[in-house]
Amino acid sequence: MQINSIEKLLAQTLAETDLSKKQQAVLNASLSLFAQQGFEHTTSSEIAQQAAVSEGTVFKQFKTKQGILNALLEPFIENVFPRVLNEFTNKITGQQYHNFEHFLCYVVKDRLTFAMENQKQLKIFLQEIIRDETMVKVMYDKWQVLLDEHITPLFITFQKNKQLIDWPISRIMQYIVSILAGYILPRILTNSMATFDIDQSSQAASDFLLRSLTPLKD
Amino acid sequence: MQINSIEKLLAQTLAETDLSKKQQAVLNASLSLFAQQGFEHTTSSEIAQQAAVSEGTVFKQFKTKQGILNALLEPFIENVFPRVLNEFTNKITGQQYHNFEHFLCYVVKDRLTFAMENQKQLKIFLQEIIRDETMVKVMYDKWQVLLDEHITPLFITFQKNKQLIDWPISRIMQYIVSILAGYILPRILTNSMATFDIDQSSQAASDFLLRSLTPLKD
DNA sequence: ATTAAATGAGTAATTACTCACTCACCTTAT
DNA sequence: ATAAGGTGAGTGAGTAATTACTCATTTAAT
Repeated sequence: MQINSIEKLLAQTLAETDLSKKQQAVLNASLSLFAQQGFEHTTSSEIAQQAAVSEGTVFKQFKTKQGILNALLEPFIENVFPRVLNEFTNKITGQQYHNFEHFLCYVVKDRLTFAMENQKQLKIFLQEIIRDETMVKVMYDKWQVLLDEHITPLFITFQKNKQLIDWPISRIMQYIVSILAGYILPRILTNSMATFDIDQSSQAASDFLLRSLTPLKD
Repeated sequence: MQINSIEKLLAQTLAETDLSKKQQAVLNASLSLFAQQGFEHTTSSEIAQQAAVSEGTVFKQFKTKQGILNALLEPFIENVFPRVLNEFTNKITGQQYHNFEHFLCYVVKDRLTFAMENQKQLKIFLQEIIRDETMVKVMYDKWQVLLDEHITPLFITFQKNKQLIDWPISRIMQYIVSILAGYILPRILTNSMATFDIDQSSQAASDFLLRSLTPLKD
């Protein structure tokens, strides 16, 4: 019955809002239980018990079980696609010293870290997105904006500079995301994210991706 | 409210067992409903209605709702990891004319086809594996056997022949599976598997993978 | 006629959520 | 300082709705 290992997003949310101790306990307990057993298989009385709170308290703030879920997932959804990318883009387009390799290594490590720091939210997110069409649509739209407005202009300059293979941007990004997911998902499923060596993995992932995505020089 | 598009595994199961028409309808309806709404969000009365059957009939054969789920997932689990690989391995090790490129193209196309032909089972499978530790363990063990007994010896010969980069086999396979999943999962989530161009996608996937996994010749 | 399959009303259990009430703490009046 | 009054987070027994599953009975098949 350990406290949340890291779960930075939740910690941040709790710090920013001014929820009572008991309400914070409700969120904490819900996060752990939803991740462990799934949303549907977690009862309100379990949440109350785990949070050491009455069942009435569970519903005082967030009204419904779904309300608790939303409170947990909202900050995650706002942060899956790195805000950082925007900053990165701006830094880049003006100056020239950053290159695709830099960019790739940075993003890979950044997202693997994000996944590690928010395992439970990620697991709950996966459980939900697989059966909620609306959520899929929301994420897809966010993805499109990121792709069109931030990644595409950046990658086009990389391609002009012969640092990046001349493939459609969406195809390149698909591969990058696939490889990232390939490191993350198995560990989420087996609950072995704790023993994840981010430095080694992000190095390996970047190496692999660069081999394919860098144009052959001849 | 269309009939199952393809769902070959179910078709095969129905052909092999001798279930009554009504029991077959129960399986069909359950498959569609579980895939659309999720297992938990599908009620027995919905299954009965969709199958045009009384609610008692739903439980006659498979006893419980979980029983129906198992009947649907069992053939899927037995076939996610290609049986074909065994045959492929045997053909290969004796003779020499097959190479890594051959192998890769074959497997990629084969598994994309499998995913396309069994979308609904796949979606249900994903819903379940993400919250069922036992299932994860079962799949992990199957994966280990496949890796150790069939893939490793094959890949070692590819590596000896300088057709395949000298990385750990598990790492290479992780990347191959990641790329496959990257083609399949988005389409499962968006229910757009129907308009999937397997030939083009498997070609693109193989091209990408070969760029990284083939040793540099110099 | 006998067996098997199907029916659907009924049941027991679960569970998300409510609401009348408590009480610790604060503000204001005297 | 003290009493009176107010507030709102917290409580937990109770409720209404849902739903997986049963079984006595009917229907169909050979």
